[in-house]
This record gives sequence, C-alpha cells and structure tokens, in this order.
Amino acid sequence: MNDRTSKYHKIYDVVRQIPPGKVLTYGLVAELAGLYGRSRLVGYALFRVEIDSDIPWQRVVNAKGEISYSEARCGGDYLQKNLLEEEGIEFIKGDRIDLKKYLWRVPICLPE
DNA sequence: GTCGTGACTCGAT
DNA sequence: AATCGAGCCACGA
Repeated sequence: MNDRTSKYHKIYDVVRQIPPGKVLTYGLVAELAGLYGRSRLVGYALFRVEIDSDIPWQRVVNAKGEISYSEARCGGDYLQKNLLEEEGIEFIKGDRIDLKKYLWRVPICLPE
C-alpha cells in the first residue's frame, strides 16, 4: 500500500465509523485522519468513493452544515439525503443541518 | 515536468 | 449574512 493510499484509507476508516444520525465535517474528518488542514483531500477522497461502497460518504458535510454532493452523480444523491432524514437529521432551509445538534462527537482519542 | 481545477476551510471585509 | 482571497494536496491534460 502506498503512502497516498494509506492516507485515503485513514479517511475512509474515519468516515466508516460515523454512527447513524450523526455527521462530520470535512475538516474534522481530515483532522481525525491526521490530515489537519487538508480538508480538500477529504473531499477528493470521498468523491472517488463509489456508491456501492460501505462508506457513508453522504454523512460528511462541509463546515456550513450543507451537504456537498455532486449533481452530476446518479440520482442516488437525494436518496442519501432522504436517508439522513430517516436517521433523525433535520434539514434547515432545505439543504442545511444543525451541526450543533448532529455533529458527531468523537468518543475516543485516535492516534495521530 | 508544469498548470488548472476541485465534494473544503478560515479569516478579513 | 455573504463574498473574497489565500492555503492545502491530488489528479488529469
């Protein structure tokens, strides 16, 4: 496994641990993955994730609490949004969510 | 090898 | 609250 791949693996690993009904911001995922400040990489890594993966990429939102999904993707996008609503996440003004309420609070200290 | 672009974030205006 | 610019790194042309 290359260094680059290992970074992505960390990102995927963090995202996979997000419990239902909770969300994480790109910056936070980056920090947990040991990539503080590299929030853009997280977005890139998740962008390359396939729909059939076991990674709940849709549970990762930007710092504003908005979902950052690609409209160019399949219709599965808004389907995932619906999924988040079923998990108990309330959307404000259509696309925003209350980070204060649904932001995942990491229960453990991850290694750097 | 360089260059432009992007599922981002932050601070200043 | 909204917008702008700078910083960050990977990838394709």
